[in-house]
Amino acid sequence: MLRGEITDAIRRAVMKELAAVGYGRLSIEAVARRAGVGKTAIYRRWPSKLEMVLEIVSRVAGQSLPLPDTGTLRGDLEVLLRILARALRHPLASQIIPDLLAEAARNPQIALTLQEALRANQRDIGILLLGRAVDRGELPAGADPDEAVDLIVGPLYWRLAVARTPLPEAYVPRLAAAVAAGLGAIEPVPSGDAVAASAHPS
Amino acid sequence: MLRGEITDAIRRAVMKELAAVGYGRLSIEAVARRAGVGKTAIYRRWPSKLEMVLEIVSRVAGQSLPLPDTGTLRGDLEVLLRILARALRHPLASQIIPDLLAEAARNPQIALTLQEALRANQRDIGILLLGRAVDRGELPAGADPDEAVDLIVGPLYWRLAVARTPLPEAYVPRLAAAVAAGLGAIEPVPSGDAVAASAHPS
DNA sequence: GTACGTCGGGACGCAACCGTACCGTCGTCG
DNA sequence: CGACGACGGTACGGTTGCGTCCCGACGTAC
Repeated sequence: MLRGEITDAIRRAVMKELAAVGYGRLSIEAVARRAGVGKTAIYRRWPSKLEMVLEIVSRVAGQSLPLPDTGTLRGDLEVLLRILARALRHPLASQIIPDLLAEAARNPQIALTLQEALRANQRDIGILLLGRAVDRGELPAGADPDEAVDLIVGPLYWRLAVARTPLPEAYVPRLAAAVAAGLGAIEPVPSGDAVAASAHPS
Repeated sequence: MLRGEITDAIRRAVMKELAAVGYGRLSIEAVARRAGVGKTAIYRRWPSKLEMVLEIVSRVAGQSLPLPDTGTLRGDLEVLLRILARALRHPLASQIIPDLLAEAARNPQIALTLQEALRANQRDIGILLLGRAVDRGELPAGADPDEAVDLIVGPLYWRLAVARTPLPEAYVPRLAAAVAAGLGAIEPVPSGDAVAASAHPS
């Protein structure tokens, strides 16, 4: 019978350690030290550093977020971007997410897990958001959902996770307006080539 | 008299090693091994791993790219995005850039260097591009250049460096059109708050 | 109240790197 | 053509982390 409090302490320590030194330098000893725990307690729960991180991260990232219908594309975008901004400003998340994404370029296991936990989720939200806008007549049908997601998530991710520039007061509403305009200008895909091509992400 | 061929071999080895294992795991021994060189040759040139990487990376990233004036905002965007896409598809760059950006969140030295080498450059290009469009009457004046850069670079960076989804044939032109529309919808900053706030990036 | 299993802690041998020092070799400047 | 210096290679002691094992101490379920 593993004690849950210990498991939680380890989980917290892994997150902090991930933020502090990154996946590449993460060591079991450091996690145990930070959690105030013997290495034994960790090896009793996970067979390796990789599986430990994957389990812990996907548990945190896996939770799907409900997206309320505000009645307009721009309103929906603003809500979504605000949620994203809050997540990306979290000090732990803003360190861990870029680190794991960079590591995912090297490690197929990590790539797959993040794919399932994060991007699949986002893609669903993107499709939902686009579908609503099309139903309302705000957008023409036929746009590639992947391209739409790029347009929606890209700027804010760049701002917060890459450039790391602070957000001015009215940034999110302005961005929502600009993104809405951009979405309106996406031309429909010729036949189905983009969808077919992007159905097999590497 | 240090031999230049040796220096070049080390530089190449550092780039490959950075791509393969990332900055966190980069070891001098591995670089020397890959370059077919003694550790001495490396320590003779740089005092530490950090300074070595900074010098090598900023030398590569520091070169500014000329941006031809195509006569239209959309045309300028398409050229710029195409250049960006080519850079981000380079196998070494696509591994090294996200890795160093993630590391920059932890290491102020790296953050500063990347800031100077990459983002300052981009910001200048963004200002240039916006200025031209305003002169042509394609865009209203008063938009925050930082927000514009987010909108321009974000989607493509997300697509190529984060999601790592392959680009369909006509993606770049479509994205250029959407971004142009988005730029047109950016509302001018009230007074100067966003500029003032973003003048002190962390 | 007893027996079992997890707990923290410590020790193990092994491997990788660190940064430095010292070789004998070889290219190059003067 | 001689001397200087950078070269690759090797070895050094020290540190860190690996994954495993064993210990005595709790604490909990029965």
